Amino acid sequence: MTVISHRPFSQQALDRLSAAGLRPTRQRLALVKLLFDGCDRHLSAEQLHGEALASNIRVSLATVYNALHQFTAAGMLREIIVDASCSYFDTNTSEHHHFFYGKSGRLEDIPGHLVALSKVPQAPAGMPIRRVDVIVRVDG
Amino acid sequence: MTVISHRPFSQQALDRLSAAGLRPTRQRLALVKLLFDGCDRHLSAEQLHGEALASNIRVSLATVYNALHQFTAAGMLREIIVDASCSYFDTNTSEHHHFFYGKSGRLEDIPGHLVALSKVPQAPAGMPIRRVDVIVRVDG
DNA sequence: GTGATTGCAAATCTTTTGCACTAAA
DNA sequence: TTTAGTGCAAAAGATTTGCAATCAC
Repeated sequence: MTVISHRPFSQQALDRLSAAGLRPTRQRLALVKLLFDGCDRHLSAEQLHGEALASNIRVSLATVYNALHQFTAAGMLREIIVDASCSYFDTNTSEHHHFFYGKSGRLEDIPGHLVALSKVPQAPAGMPIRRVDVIVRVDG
Repeated sequence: MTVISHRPFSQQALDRLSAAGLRPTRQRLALVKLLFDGCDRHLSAEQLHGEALASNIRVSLATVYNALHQFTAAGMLREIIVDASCSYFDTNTSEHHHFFYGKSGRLEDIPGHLVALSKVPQAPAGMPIRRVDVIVRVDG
């Protein structure tokens, strides 16, 4: 006879949080599930908060901001700045770049191998390059 | 006998404004002079306002914002977004990219020929690429 | 229990806006 | 004149912060 699980969160979410050294609180578990359950996503804090509320997850916007920054510090997310009006968080942390659709504010991955920088200048001595962002800005 | 000019602004500034179809007001003339008199610059609105005050130019921050956006719309400046905390305006509008020093918030030009994108993917049909930004993020 | 986490509301920071006043054409 | 431009103070929007209440360990 099989035991059917009724846990309100996934084992995967638990594992991710414990790997990051973050306590598996109800809010963090739910946010991790929203962020990482499907395919890669680009979300603002406001958007994620909206999704949480729509899924009947009671969480404050301040907590969403905290969680997004903690997840980013833990390497689970990558913060993308393309627009002065708000930050986006990308669930895809591998090497890749972005299309940004200015009119709609939508962000879309460009697989890393579709953009190649054939030359990148050296940074001044003793200053390692932390990251190179390529943003292809498109109307629409 | 030579007539010595005592105009408080340059002919160059006047020309730039008239080319852009903007009235040569005292404030705009002074801001153009600050922006374009020396070498290429990367400034935030706050910084330019500070420089204006330091040069005894009475101008409000709101007017600085207005002017920066008008200059950008006229193609005299390029707005660069690298940081959530504020926008920078670049007096160099030619094809080039940037180093961004995260700790100090400083922005530095990389001449266009020192970065080469060997491949850039097509944007979806009917959506011309407006601009490609490459930001090399460095600590310091 | 004890310290981490949360929620709320207030604070902060950059940028924009409304409107009476001033200046350019 | 007539319309554009300016300054100020208030508003707006995103994000952060302080602190008491709550939760994980």
